[in-house]
Order: sequence, then structure tokens, then C-alpha cells
Amino acid sequence: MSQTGAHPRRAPTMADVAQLAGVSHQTVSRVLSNHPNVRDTTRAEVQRAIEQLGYRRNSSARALVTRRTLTLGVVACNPTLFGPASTLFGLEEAARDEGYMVSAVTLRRYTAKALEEAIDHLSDWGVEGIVVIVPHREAVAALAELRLPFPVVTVEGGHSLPIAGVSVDQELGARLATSHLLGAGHRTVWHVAGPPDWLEAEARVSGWRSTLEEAGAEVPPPLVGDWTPLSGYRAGQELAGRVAAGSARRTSADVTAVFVANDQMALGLMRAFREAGLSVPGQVAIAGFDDIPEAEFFAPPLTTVRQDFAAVGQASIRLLVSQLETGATSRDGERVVIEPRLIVRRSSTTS
Amino acid sequence: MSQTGAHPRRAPTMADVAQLAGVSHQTVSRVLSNHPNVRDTTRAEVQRAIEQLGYRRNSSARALVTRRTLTLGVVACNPTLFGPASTLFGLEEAARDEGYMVSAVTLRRYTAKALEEAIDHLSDWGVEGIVVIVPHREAVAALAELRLPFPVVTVEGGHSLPIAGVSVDQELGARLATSHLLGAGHRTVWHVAGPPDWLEAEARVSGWRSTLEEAGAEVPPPLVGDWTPLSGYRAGQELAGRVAAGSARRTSADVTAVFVANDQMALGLMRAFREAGLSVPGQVAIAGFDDIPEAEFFAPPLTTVRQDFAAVGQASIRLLVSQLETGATSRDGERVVIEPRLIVRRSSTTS
DNA sequence: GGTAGGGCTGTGAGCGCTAACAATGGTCGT
DNA sequence: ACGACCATTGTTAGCGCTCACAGCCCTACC
Repeated sequence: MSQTGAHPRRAPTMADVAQLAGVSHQTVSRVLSNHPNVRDTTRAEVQRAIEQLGYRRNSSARALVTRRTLTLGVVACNPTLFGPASTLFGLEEAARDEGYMVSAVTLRRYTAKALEEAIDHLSDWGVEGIVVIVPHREAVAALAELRLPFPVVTVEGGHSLPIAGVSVDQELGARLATSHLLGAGHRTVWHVAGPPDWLEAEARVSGWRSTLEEAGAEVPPPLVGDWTPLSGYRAGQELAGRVAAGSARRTSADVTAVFVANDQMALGLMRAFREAGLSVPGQVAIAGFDDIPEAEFFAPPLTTVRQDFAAVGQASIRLLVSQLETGATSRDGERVVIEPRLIVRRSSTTS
Repeated sequence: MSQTGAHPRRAPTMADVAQLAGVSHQTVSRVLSNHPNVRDTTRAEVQRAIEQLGYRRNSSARALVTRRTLTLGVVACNPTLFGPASTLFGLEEAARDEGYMVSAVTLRRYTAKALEEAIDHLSDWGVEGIVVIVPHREAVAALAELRLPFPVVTVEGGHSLPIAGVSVDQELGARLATSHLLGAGHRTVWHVAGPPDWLEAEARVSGWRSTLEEAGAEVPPPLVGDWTPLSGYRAGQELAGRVAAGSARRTSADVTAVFVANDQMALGLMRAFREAGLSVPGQVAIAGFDDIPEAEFFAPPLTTVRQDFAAVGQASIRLLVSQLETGATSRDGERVVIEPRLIVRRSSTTS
């Protein structure tokens, strides 16, 4: 509307604004960066010119000279799952508040190669640092090898690396769930674990196992799933068989309580039990992990361990930004641990 | 390891590579952009120098001169939900394949102001175009006002705007579900709708209504939820009351079938029915929408309408990139419609 | 009244890269 | 043997911005 040039409408530059406002480009720059030493009338004039032209600072030029792209990268996998998605969300919001932009790259699978490519892609775009959501053993190892020229923060990357990281205390979560079930009078608690190469799965197994051991309870062999409802369903079918078998003669390893490593598998498990004619919590008590929004409305509502994913996202950005500002390229292993919380619902209560 | 300078290790520049390889910086540039007219031996030499120095092209400098940031923006809301998350995922992957980076901004709520801020934020970082996931009436209207200096593609933004867009045929989905239920012998089908200001909710209502009208069935007043399981639960409680009342004397508006506007609400609905002692599908048949991964494992498994979110993401990127390449800043209303598919499961089958 | 100092503004250089053109040397045709 | 032509390489000029510094003018102080 304002500018009807014959030229293909090149975006206005700082010089254009300067000319229109009758000042030098440097003064425009000062106005834009809120430098105090600009007369109010001048500032107003410049502002007016900026608005009139619809001027926007060219971020590339700015980045070139300041050597700051104000962009952070994120590498994530399975971003359609509730956990990663929530983390990503919290992370992006926190980054925006800190004045950074975030670019995400999502992986289909956690191979060292895919991870490296993702990081490469981010580097190409000049990110100043990255958050890697790598709850996966191989990926963490690969990351350790990389020695990147910018700060890295891991999420759920375990504590073995000299890299800053944020994680939820998975082991504590597992202990909470397991001891809750034991406390309800069950002789022991069975476990459906996540894939063995996932650190979170491992930590949950270990929390479950040690709780049983400390309580002097028998430790039944954990079943293994892959986080999907289907795998939980299969595990449920197997466990249902054992319940039936066990009911002939009672042993200390009867299946009366199951701690499932995530809510989706718990859902599958409950379907299998339902189909086998087993009542939950009547014959078998169940606890899950994550507290997805649906969990409260399962049949029956699922006892589970809530993780504050948004807090994880925020903490990881804080960690990353602090590294950026102190200029430390690799802070050896500063870690933030977030405590999960047990949410008790009907799937585990006998009343 | 290679470079042990006293200086704080400035990232190597093209000139550094050129010097090491004994060529001009322009030759390095040529190698990097795969220009054909470079002698093989020279190319190899340069490659070696690049690797030795760990050189990476400075994206800001490149963007400055080429006027291409190769970055696309995405604005989304509720990215923890399965639908938006999947769309985002598909979108990012497609963008990466096309050589673009994507930066996402997530909104807590769909206000015109939040949307504008998000787009502002993206503009500041120099995106070349944006995808806006705006299944929300007010947001769409606000977007139409904006007149942005770069291409925009909407997702689920309705067909009223002269803006390119991708959407799933929500109305068709609703028709599929509704006529499936009618086909199973129900006199009519009740509906639990999404929030009225959501275009998707509206389209589903309209598909449901017209299917009933065409079949000559009574159109009961739709209940309204907010996509959450809780709101579905409340709607379920209300409907359960009607079933009980209706059982006294049969009318043509008996609640024997319900089409719920998304799977999460359907889950809540089923819980309410369960608590009211109603059997699904025995007394009431239910169909949902979305086909979230959990739906297959609900009690009973949920009949629903599957949307191919990944395809939506891909299509939106294709549309955006094509606008970018043809140079059209606003292609008036090129649209891609993706057909949903009915997935029949136990919640709606009488057998 | 001279000089010091501070508020405000302009000038020049250069960030690292690509595009356009210039220069070089060799091959080929006649 | 000479010019045309091509492949290969170098040179130069910015892209739009910020930083460092240089100027100007006005107030304040001795």
C-alpha cells in the first residue's frame, strides 16, 4: 500500500529507514537496540520511519557480525509420544522466554548415524547449542564420542557422561510405584519393562528390583515390551496365563500386582487381563508410569508415576543458556534431577 | 587437537581453508557448492583442508548474501496432543528432505495476539515462510488480516481464506462414522462435539448432522466438550442419565449410539458409561475420531476415524516450498484435502 | 574565557560469504 | 601459426548489520 515501486519490492534496509528519518544508519541501529544515548525526538522519528516502512532487522546480517545466531537445536525421537512432546513444548517456551529460537530435528530411530546426521543438520544452520533427548544407550555413547564445538545438554541421558544433563529420577519413580504395590499387601510385584537399550527402562527395572530385594520379596523375571500398547497387551496375555496357572497352587510369585514401565503398555496389559476375565484391581493390581492425560480415564483409572516434562524442558534450556553465557563449552556433568510423583488411582487400590 | 593456537579458537573461515589448500576462497566456495568446473585434484585438496580444519560454512554469511535462510516456521497449539504432534513431526521431516530447517513456536492459547506474537518471533529470525496449524476460528480470521511478506500455509484452517492450506476432510470423517452407526441399525446417533470455535469441531458436527438428515433420522442436540477426556466423561454422565430415562418408554431419540468428536473424549465417555453400568457396545455403540495409538486398546477397542497426520505435514511443506520456488507470495487458496478412513473396532459392533 | 566532559550523532571498517567478471593457460580448427 | 573457445582459477564488490572511534555542540567548572 505504501510502497508502489517498479522494483520487485526489496525488503527495506536500515539505510532506508535512516534516510527516511533523516539520520544515519547507526542511529537506527541504536534505536533498535535500545541504546540510551539517543534523543527522544530522534528515537520517535526513527520509530515512525520503521513503522512506515515495515522495517525488520535482517537477522542474518546481525548474526554475521555479532556471531550469535540466538538459535538452539533440539534432537528428539518419538515426538508423537506424550513425554517427548511435552518436553519439547516446555523447552521451546523456555527458550523463547530467554530470547532464543529453537529448531528441532526428529529422529525415526536412535542410531548413532541418525543422531550424527541430525546434529550435523543443526550445525549447518548455526545453532549455538543443542539439547539432545536421548534416553537410549547407543545414542548416548555416540554423543560422547562426538566432541562438538558447542554446548550440549542431554535429557534422560543417564549420569555416566561428562555432559550436562537433566533427567527425572526414574529409579525413584519405580520405587514409589513398587513399594506402593507392596504396601497394599502384595507378596511381590511383577514388571513389564521397556526396551532394554533405553536408559529409562533400565532405571525403572533397577528401582523396581531393589525395592523388592530390600523388602525381601521374590524378584520375578521382568517381561519386556517396547512402550507400545500392543507389547503391553502381549505381556498381559503371558501374565494372564500365569495367573490362571498360579491359582491352582499359591506361590510367593503369584501375579497379583504388576508395575508396568509406561502407561501405554499398562493400557495394553489391562486389555489382555480384561479379555482373560481377570479383574483389575480385584485380582491384579496395576501401576504405570508417565501419567498421560488418558490414564485417569482408563478402565479402571490407572495408578501411575507422574513426570513433570515441562520442568525437564525448562531445566534443560536453563542449563544450556547458562553454559552459553559463561562461555563454557563443556561443563563436566552439571546435572539436574527432577523428582517424579506417585499418582494413586483405582487400578492399584483394593477398597 | 589439530589447532593449538593461543587465540580462543575462532571457527575456521573459508579463507583459512583456502590458504591451507593453496587456492582462493572462491574455489573453496565452488567445491562446497558442487560447482562442476573444479579440477578433481583441486577438489580433493580442498576437501582435505576442510576436513583437517573441521570447517563449516557460516550459515549467516551465506544467508546474508543469498537472501535465503532456508528456514521455515511453524506455529502450533497443543503440541502435546497426538494430532498436532504427528503433524509437526511429518512436517519437520518433509522440510528436512527439502533442505529446509524448521523452527516451531507453540502457543498456549489461540488468541489473535498470541498468534501475532508467534509470527513476529518467527519473522525476526528470518523464516522464508510459515505453516500455521490453526484449527480455530478466531486465529484464522486474525491470520487473514495480517498480510505477511512471506508465504503462509494453513493446516485445518478451513476453506474460507484466500490462503493455501491443507486439511483432512473432517466432514467426510464425520459422515463415515455416523453412517456406520446408522448402518448398524441405530435409529439415530448422538454427538459429543468439540469446542464450537474450532473449525474441526464444526465440520464434524456438520457432517454428522447432514448424514442424519439425509437418512431421515432425528437430530438430537449435540453435547459440547473441549477435547479432554474429562469433558467426555461429563458428557457421558449426562448421556447416561438419558439412557436410563429413555429406557422407560422407547423414543426415536434413545441414546443407543454416540459419535464423539475425538478419541480422548470418547475415552471419558466410556468411563462414564461404565460407571453408570452401561455396556459398550451392548447398550450404546460409540465411535471416536483421530485413531490415537491407544484407541485400539480401550475397553472396548474404539471404532474411530483415522487421520493421516504425517501426510498433512508433508503436504503443507510441499505447498509452502512450491510457493517459495515459484515466488508467489500469496497463491490464492490452493488447497489439499486428505481423506480420512473409518477404522471399525468393537465399540460399535453388535456381534 | 578557556578547557574538560558528557550527550548525541556520524563515519569507516569489516563480519564470511557468493555472484559477476577478469585472467590464465591449454586445446582445437583452419 | 593464430585466434576462438573452454576449463579452471583469481579478483573485486557488496549483502545489511554492529563495533570502534571520531566529531559536534552544549554545559560546567575553575
